[in-house]
Amino acid sequence: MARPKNEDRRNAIMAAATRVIAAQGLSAPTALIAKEAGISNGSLFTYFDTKADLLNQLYVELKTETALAALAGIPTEKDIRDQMASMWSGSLRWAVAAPDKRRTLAQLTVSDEITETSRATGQRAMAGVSEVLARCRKNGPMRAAPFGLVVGLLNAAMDATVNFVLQDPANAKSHSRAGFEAVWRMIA
Amino acid sequence: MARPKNEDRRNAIMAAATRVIAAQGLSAPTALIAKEAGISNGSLFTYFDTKADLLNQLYVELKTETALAALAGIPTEKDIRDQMASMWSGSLRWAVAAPDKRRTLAQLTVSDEITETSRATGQRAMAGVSEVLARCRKNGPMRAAPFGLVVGLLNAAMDATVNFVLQDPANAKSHSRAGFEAVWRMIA
Amino acid sequence: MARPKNEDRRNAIMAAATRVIAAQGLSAPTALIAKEAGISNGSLFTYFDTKADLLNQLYVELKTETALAALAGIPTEKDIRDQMASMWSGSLRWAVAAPDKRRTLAQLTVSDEITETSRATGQRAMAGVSEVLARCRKNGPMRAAPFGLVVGLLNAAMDATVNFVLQDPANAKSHSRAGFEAVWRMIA
Amino acid sequence: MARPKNEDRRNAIMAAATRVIAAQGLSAPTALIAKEAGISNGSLFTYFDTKADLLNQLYVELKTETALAALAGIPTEKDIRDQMASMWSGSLRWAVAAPDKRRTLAQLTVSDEITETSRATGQRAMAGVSEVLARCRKNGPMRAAPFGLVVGLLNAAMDATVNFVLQDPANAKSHSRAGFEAVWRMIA
DNA sequence: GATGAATGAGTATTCATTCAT
DNA sequence: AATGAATGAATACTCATTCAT
Repeated sequence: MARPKNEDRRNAIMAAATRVIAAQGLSAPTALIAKEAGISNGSLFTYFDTKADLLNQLYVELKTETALAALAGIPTEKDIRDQMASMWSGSLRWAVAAPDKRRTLAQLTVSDEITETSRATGQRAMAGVSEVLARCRKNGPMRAAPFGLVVGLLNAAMDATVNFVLQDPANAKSHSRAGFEAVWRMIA
Repeated sequence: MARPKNEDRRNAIMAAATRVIAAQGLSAPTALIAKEAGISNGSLFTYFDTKADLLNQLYVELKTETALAALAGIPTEKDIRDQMASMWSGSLRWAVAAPDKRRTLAQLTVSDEITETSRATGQRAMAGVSEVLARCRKNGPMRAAPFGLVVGLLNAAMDATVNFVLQDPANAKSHSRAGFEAVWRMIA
Repeated sequence: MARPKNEDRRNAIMAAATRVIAAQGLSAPTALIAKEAGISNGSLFTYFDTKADLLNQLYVELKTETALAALAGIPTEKDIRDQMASMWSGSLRWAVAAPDKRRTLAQLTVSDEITETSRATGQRAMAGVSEVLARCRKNGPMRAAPFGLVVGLLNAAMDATVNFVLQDPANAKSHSRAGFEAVWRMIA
Repeated sequence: MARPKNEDRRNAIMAAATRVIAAQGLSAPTALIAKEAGISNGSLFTYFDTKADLLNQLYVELKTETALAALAGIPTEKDIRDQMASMWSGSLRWAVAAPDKRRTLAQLTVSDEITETSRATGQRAMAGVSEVLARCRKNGPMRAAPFGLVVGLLNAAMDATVNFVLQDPANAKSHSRAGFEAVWRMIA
């Protein structure tokens, strides 16, 4: 059946799920998500086979959006530090603008419901990000470290920075810069 | 006093909860935890008023254990780099030795069931860790950054490193060193 | 609208509850009521939010039925004694014909679950009965007594008579007459 | 084992049960009754085999007390109307002074837990009351009615009157008189 | 006897999923 | 395809009763 006709409804469910899960956690009832999406509880299951299916698709979608936000407007003509800086601030801007998405993605990331397949797809969506990162560290002190470790450190640093910016949005700019500098020292 | 409430049993419940939650997530039935602890399902509730109560106590306990692991055997007479290195490897050793505890703590950390009070208690348990960290960054590039951000970055880096070491334990030593050096560059 | 909520089912639940509560008391499990009504245990809660909700609605319904039974076929054109006699025998006939309803109503009446709102609604349903009673006592020895006391005495007498008739149905007629005469002496 | 040594404790349990049941209904936990009685939950069961046993004994005790209150100070030398009046006001005084006992007895009376044996014992305790009543109606209009019906009517009238007096204690005297006169007209 | 922890059957309610309309 | 009622398995928590101390 490929994709059901009505893409709008699917998106409405995704958006509703994001909001509801951000507020109530992963145990939020599908009936509530459906209601929030303006459809009947039964209809939800014509778009997603099971709740787990919905969660997995949501995970991949949010992960992909994260990657897009990081890469949007990246100045490919400039040097790698500028590219990395662009990625950093793009990610931060997105995270701050859509805290529900971030919060929901965080919950999904630690959930048992998310399959290895979904996680792999998520990784693939992040390929562009990885590529920039790879060039950053090429001549730096972590050039010999396993790449996975470097990715993990970057993600973790980004998470920490976003958390902090969300807590104190007034000084977003300076926190962002501090985070970036720290990361840059770490890998480049 | 007739069969006094037994500390061993309480601990057995805590241990069972840690194991079961690591395997099944926070939605694991209390009945399963009780069974795993070798007691009746009703008995669980003589030690913990509610499931949320159990989760909160478990959170505080695991958080405290984390702090103890970081600080155990720290060479206070040596310089701050050595102290930080000791903290780093102590944490890592504990995390690798007790992956269930780490996994469960991670789930609890993002759960809605954990109260602000519990989180505050957890923070307090980490005071010693914070202190070492504060001395690390005193003269470094992050001396002016908000301390909360520095803590966040450290925790995040530790998480990333632990995750990586758990995936590839054979090279634990070298991953640990790589992580530590990265962190040190970042803050000191 | 897809299988609309079915009035018959609601009635089936009410009837089942009446039967089951008459037999087992108010602590009868909802699952048993559901089974007796021929529906699944979960379905009961699509018709009633909680068990207490079911009990309250049942109370109002039975109280209303009681009033209807008392007033049905009352000879408004005849004198007040005849009207009172009709009310008396109508009530008695109903109570004897539906002992489960009476028994269940008695249990509900003394239950803590029944709200003041429900009790007030029940009172209102009895308005017609009160009116006849008021005319009975207008010129009698209790004309100066508080009306609430008169109502209480009447209800109590009715209860006593019904209890007695149920124990010895063979002589229902004569017991009914004896009860009526006693009441009449009391108030008219 | 006849009666356990410590009569005081047994009485404390009875008193506690009366209070707790008046407040919470028959589903009140035995543990709460025990606590209110100042003993451990386990101890309750050395005085009463089961909860049902406690309820039955309480029923008989309260019923007996009711009878005693009715008969206390009855002027056996005076005529039957005065004796009846004494019984009436004695009952009323007791009911008003100990509303918990009355309320609890009402609950027990409609409970399924009370055995036929207990009910029979309760009846026997009321023998003295019945005797006075029998003499009242001997020459009255109900002389031919079944005695059980007369008893039922009297009890019911008493209940109604007590309920009313409890609601409006300021005019207890006049309500009591009104109730008595009504009853007297009914049977004598 | 007294204590209170241990037991485990019992119960209202929730919720993912199905299916009649 | 949409709806929302129907289903019944699942689960936290309660409580009468037992029993180790």
